[in-house]
Amino acid sequence: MSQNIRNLSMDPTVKTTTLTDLAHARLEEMISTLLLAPGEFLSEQVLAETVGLGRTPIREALQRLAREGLVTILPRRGVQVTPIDAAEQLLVIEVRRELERLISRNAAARATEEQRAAFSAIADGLDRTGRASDALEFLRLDREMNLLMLDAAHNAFAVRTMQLLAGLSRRYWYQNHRDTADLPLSARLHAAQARAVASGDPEAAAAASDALMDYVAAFTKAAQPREN
Amino acid sequence: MSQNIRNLSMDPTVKTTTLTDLAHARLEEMISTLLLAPGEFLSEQVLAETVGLGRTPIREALQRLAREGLVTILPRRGVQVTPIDAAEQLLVIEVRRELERLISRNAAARATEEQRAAFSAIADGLDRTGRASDALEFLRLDREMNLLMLDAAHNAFAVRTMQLLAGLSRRYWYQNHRDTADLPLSARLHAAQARAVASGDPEAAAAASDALMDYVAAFTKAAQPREN
DNA sequence: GTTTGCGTTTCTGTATTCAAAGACTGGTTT
DNA sequence: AAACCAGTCTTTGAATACAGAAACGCAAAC
Repeated sequence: MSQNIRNLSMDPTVKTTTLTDLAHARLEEMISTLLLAPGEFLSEQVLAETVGLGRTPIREALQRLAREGLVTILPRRGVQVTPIDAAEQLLVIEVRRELERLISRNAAARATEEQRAAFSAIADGLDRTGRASDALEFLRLDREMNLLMLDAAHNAFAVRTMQLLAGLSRRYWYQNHRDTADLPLSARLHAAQARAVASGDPEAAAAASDALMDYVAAFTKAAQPREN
Repeated sequence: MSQNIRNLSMDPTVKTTTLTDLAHARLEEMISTLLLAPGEFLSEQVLAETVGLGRTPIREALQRLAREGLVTILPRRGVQVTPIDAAEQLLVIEVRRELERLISRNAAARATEEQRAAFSAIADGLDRTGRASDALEFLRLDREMNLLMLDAAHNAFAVRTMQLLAGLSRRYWYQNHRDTADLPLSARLHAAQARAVASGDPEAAAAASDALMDYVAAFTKAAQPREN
């Protein structure tokens, strides 16, 4: 089964759980679940104590989060959880639309047979969760599909770039999905994209991606008045 | 009750010259001018001494550079200047093509009158340098046009993302431009893009961007055998 | 009552210290 | 002669120490 050994990069045993990664994961979750409120000011010291780590990993994690736009570093003054701004969010989506289309198109063109089968399975699952309005299962499948997509697209840079934008999107979704999201529609659109990728038709996959992003943009605009 | 001057400090003169920024700039230049050779192994200690700073700013700069793909951090082992890989470079261009098109289109749609005038001036300058094969002036105008484009596109996220990919592209160009680049053609294509933006026609600007990226891709492929 | 100036405090930015994980070397064993 | 083992050395990952800068508070002055 292990036919696909990682090539030249000699990392067979990279068990790299650095504390910086951990801090980053913790903080990103706290921010995107609004446990750390948008606009709130943070101090490295306090964060270090609450997370139970030293200042160094916290600081490095904050710099990564700043790159992702989740926090804003005010030089010599401190760190602020970036306020939620629907207008900015639309700019994020503007960029995501292009990258998602690229990834979707590439995945359709480059996916292996196993990956196509996996996409089909996910599409079926999404249809079920859409009819049942099973939010938890939907989120699980969404995550799985994302990973599969990034893997199938075979472009590490596109992946890295997408991940840079994912955080802000996640937080916005989390804040507004209860009131504004249309889960059945979203599930249908995701399923359509998965099927297009599975079928290996790049242009269909690109179109499906655009349709999905249209929905995301509409969702963002619909939630706009609720802004913080 | 009193004035809440909390974050009212919209200082346009924020002297944000942190040593980390300085280290990042120095190291990026050293890497993209091949002063630090691709594949070379580095140690934070040595870099700190050669640059004349402590390990902390060097370390933070290295993490940024790793994000940009210019160095690879091998956990617990050290830092390696990422070897130049033409195949990877084509993936970078794949992503850049999408982002450049977006930025070009937006700039055409959103630029102010002053910015359009500036684009026209740059286009004229580029035509001159193309005919004269003035590489230095070409580089200056290219940089100027880039900044103007990012400014006119009004999308901070697209900008940030592009900058993430710029380093690798710069290094590749630096390594190969003497032998492979066609300056007059490149200048013509840049000028065409600038004129399209200036004219305010988004689709023309997008097409011009695609044409330019076609050239960049061809350049990358042409240089491929010279790879390290 | 509002403002201004000075001392205090807290915080970031940076250097230094500490610990542990690999890499390396030299010698011994098979 | 090759392989292996132990001890040393180098290097990162992380915590802590330190210095300077910005904010805060209080009091005095207008």
